[in-house]
Amino acid sequence: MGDAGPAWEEVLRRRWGHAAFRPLQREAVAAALAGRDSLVVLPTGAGKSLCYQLPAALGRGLVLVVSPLIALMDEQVAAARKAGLAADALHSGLPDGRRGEARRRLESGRTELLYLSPERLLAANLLPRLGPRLGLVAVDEAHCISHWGHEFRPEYRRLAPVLRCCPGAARMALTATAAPAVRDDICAQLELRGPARLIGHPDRPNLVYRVLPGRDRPAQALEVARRHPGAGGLVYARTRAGAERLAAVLRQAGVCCAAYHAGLPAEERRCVHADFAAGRLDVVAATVAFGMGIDRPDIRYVVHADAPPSLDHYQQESGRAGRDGRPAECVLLFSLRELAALRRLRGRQAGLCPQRRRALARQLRQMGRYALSAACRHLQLCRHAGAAYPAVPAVRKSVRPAPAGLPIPPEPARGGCGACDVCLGETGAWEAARGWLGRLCLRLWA
DNA sequence: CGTACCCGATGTGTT
Repeated sequence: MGDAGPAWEEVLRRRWGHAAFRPLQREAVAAALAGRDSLVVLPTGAGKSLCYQLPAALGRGLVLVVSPLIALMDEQVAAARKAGLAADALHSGLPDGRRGEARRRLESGRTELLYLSPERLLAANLLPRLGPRLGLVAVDEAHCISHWGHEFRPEYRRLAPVLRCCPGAARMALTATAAPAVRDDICAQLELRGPARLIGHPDRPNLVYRVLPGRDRPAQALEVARRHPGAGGLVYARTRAGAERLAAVLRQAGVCCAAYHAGLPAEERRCVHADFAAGRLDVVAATVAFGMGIDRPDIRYVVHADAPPSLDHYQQESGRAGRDGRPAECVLLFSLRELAALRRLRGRQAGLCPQRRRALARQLRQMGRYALSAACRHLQLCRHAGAAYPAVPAVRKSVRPAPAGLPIPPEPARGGCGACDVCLGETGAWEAARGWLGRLCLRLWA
């Protein structure tokens, strides 16, 4: 509003130390300052928070951020304060003194950036009182609306009524990956009004995708780990016990590895997270509890020892590999048996309306189709995310990592991406499963 | 099965 782009760039340089905007950041800032709603989908994760922190720094009213995790809020408050912002979070983990301070700063109008959970936003009935001071409401990790809002954290799907209390505030939804269905769901749930859709291309050309028939999964995970000695890696399991088993096998084999899940004491969780972030720990074997807030750039591999319940989950979790742009590997261990088991689990799950049940079954089928398909993995993931592949012809000449011990032909086998098992001609093990029998099973089981 | 908020009930050790 009145500010020219160069003025923003000056603030970006002076307070964040960045030489220039990254793709779509400027557009997101511009939308916020113009009072326009926006949906921001930026694949790498780095640089999303700037989209709402910069408007806060430019002083066009209070910026409220809805965030799913206390740890995430604390981390962001610290980062924002480093950039000189008056930032606070209100959450249950705050020491009593701190909570009072934050409240007073908010009442006095000094706060520029405020982090809240969706639960607190609804319970505290803050929005009507903040009224015209509010310039922007940002919903960070907005895919939580679709992934968590149905059964797990229902407040994520009850935000619209409180947002209506502040029609003058712009709305911004941000996430790293969101397929068209999730994007539409986010826009509908937050009642975004003609939003600017700022959507980055989802392809990650430096990632090599592989799907292997799941047999001895801990041994297979170890095999991947051994291709990357001393490197950072993630190994995902569906259950806590599975994560523990994987961690035990990897440690036994001499891999510097720890387990992570919500059943561990808070102190140990903090410790594992910090050690992995600092590189004191190479590998974490985890449930989905180890996810948001991991920003280690040099993760060289992500192994899924069990299939996740949807391609959205797979894209989100595998996308944590190779944020530094250097080659990295994503391996999915898969079997039709586990897909059938997941389907049975859905069948037993109480309190699902038929429509939701169908949606979950469809997501399972998509996961199975990805695993069994004979199409390029990059192509499939881009198509799922609603984007063309290759984005530009140059993607075909993308970096091809050559993990030791795997036969990689000098040229892509079928002129494909050169960065997935299909295009590298490695998928002999799957020929049986993906024939008519596999397709029949997929239809019956998922 | 697995993800997290929040807050009030209950327990422990201090003056």
